[in-house]
Order: sequence, then C-alpha cells, then structure tokens
Amino acid sequence: MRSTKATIIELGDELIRTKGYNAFSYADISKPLSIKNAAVHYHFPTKPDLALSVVEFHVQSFENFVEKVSQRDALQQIKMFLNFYTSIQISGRLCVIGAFATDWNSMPDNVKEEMKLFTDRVIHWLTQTLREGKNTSLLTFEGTAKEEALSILTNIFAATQLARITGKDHFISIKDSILRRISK
Amino acid sequence: MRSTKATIIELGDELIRTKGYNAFSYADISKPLSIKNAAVHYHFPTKPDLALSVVEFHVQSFENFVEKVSQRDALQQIKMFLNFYTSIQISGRLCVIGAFATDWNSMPDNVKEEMKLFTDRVIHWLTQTLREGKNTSLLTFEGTAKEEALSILTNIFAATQLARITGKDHFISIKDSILRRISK
DNA sequence: GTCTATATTCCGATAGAC
DNA sequence: GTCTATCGGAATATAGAC
Repeated sequence: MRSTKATIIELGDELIRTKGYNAFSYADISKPLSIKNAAVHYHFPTKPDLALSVVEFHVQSFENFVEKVSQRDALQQIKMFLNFYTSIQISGRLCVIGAFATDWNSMPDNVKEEMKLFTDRVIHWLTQTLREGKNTSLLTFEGTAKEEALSILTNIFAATQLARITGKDHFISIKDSILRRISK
Repeated sequence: MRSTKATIIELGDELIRTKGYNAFSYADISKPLSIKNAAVHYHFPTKPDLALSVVEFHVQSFENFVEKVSQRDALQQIKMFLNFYTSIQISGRLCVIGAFATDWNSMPDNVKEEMKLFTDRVIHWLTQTLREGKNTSLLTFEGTAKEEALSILTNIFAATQLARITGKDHFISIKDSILRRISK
C-alpha cells in the first residue's frame, strides 16, 4: 500500500507528461484519488512544491535505472535506455526534459536547478557509457562521446514529441537510426 | 503599419513559444497592444482560433523560407535551416513543433491537423534537400534521406529545449555535430 | 473595430473543524 | 491526514454601446 503522498507524485508526474504542467489542476489529482483539493494542498502546499517532488522522483528513478543496468555491456545499456523511451512513447507521455522545457518560464528557480541536475546526470551517464563502449570497441561513432550523448538524447526525447504529431512510425525510425549509427 | 490581427498573431506566436500555450492569457496580448481583452476576442473568438492562425502563419513562413533559399546548394540550404534555429535559441523561444507537442492534448482537432501538415512539410523539405545533396555529392550521410531528416529535425528542435535547461553551449555542440555528420 | 461591463467558471490557496 | 467552506483572483468568453 503506497502512501497518498507518493501516489500524488506519480499522478502529478503523469499529468505533467501527458497534459503539461500548466494544463492540469489540483482537481485532476484529487478526483481520481477520491480526496479533496485541500488534501492535496496538505501534501504539496503549492504547485511548484509538487513539481519539485516530481523532478526529485525522476532523479531517484534514473539512479535506480543506472544501478539496474550496470552489469550489462555498453550496447545493452544504451538499448535499455532507448527501450525506456519506447515505453514512454507507447504510454502517450513525453520525456520529462521536453515537458519541463516548454513550461520552463513557469518554474521557480529551485525546480529549474533540480531539473538541471537531473538533465546533467543523464547526459553524464550517456557520455560515460558511450565512451566505455567505444573503448571496448562495442560502439562506433564519430566525434566525442559527449557530442554523441547530446545527439542521442535530443533524438530520442524529441522523437516522443514528434510521434504525437506525425505518429509512432517516426519514433521507431529515429530509434533505429540511433542504434545503426553507434553499432555498425 | 501592420494590422491589429497580424500583430496579435505575431504576439500569440511569441507567447506560445516563450511561455507556452497554456501559460499565457488574452491579457498577455491585450496589455502590450494597449487594447482590451474584448478586442482580442473580436479577432479570435476563442484561444484555439488564435492557435490555428499561429500555425497557419508558420506554414506560410516556411514556404517563404523554402522559396528564399531555393537558389542555394543543398549544404547552404541546410545551414540556413540550422541558422534559423540559432536565432530561435538566442531569442529564448522554442521551435513551434516542440512547443505544441507538450500542449498537444489541449488542442482541438483542426489545430492538430494543421500542425501535422506543417511538420510533414518541414520533414519533406529536409528529406528532399538531403537527397539532392547526396546525389550531387555535396552531402554525406548513412541511411536514407528521410531517416537523416528526422534525425536532424529532432536534434535541432530539441536542442532549443535542452538549451533552456543546460545552457546554449549544448545547442552549439548539437548544431556542429549535425553539420559534421553530413558534410565531412 | 474597439470599448465598458459582466457572466461564468475555474484555479491556487487557506482557515478551521474533525 | 482529510474534511467543509470559502476567499481572492484570473481566465475565457459574450452582450451591447459607440
């Protein structure tokens, strides 16, 4: 049995990544949980308080992912990273990075800072994993590992956005292109 | 002297791409134009009516761009396309594709359909330009022209989003990577 | 085409009881 | 920790005068 607070964070995350931060209200949270508006405010006095907890949730989730895949080789780790985005696409959500970027100017500084920590962490992991893959001749790409990390990250999170507009086939195509680029 | 209606569309476009569709109100338009709320409603009865006109504005703008660069070679055309995104990044805006993707589920069908037309048109132009560049040995890339078009588009529009979070250096890096990938 | 005025609804947020 | 009740404000939108 999960706590109400944790359930609110999960639902808030879903709303941010389906409707968008400025498009959902506390009623969108209280109704499905069959509690009242005021109960949500008890756990998260303001909407940015909830946004901050959602980002912190992603920071923790990503660390769990890193730990979970740490015993695999670099190619497998990248594949599992990309598969994670496939599940995002199928569920109709967006990557949190793209979702927050659009509503960036609605966020207070502490939320922006936590999002920057999260994004830097993802880029750092991707860079390290790509570098290790190249050193062990498992992966092949031109340019630096950091450049390839930025390319892959923007490809895949924008692919979830593009898929909303033009359909999932474009997501699949972009994902396949990435894998062909790094594992010839 | 530009008409009020055209000015509203320009301002609406700016607001969608800086604050986000669900974060701005008609007051954000009427105040800087020194007119009243009701005057904006005269030109655009509902907010989706304005959103539709903004997308139609982009459709027309892109056709103007295509015409303007049509006499250049393929590499120059791609460079001018990417430079356009540099101006977006510097001005603190987002590409309209990423901005609408986040608030996609707030849009009525007619706006979605116009956005799909616009996005398909951009992808088609990029694909044709890349194909021509490859045929004339000006451009080099692996995979199909369509795949490379999707890769470039997602790289560059997501780069404007990423730059909000982690800074403009990442935008510059991504843009450079694209050019190195297609013009070795 | 723009105005004043207003209707309606919703939102984020708080006070105080249980 | 959740409730009822409510406040103040803002948002979308419309009616009718000029």
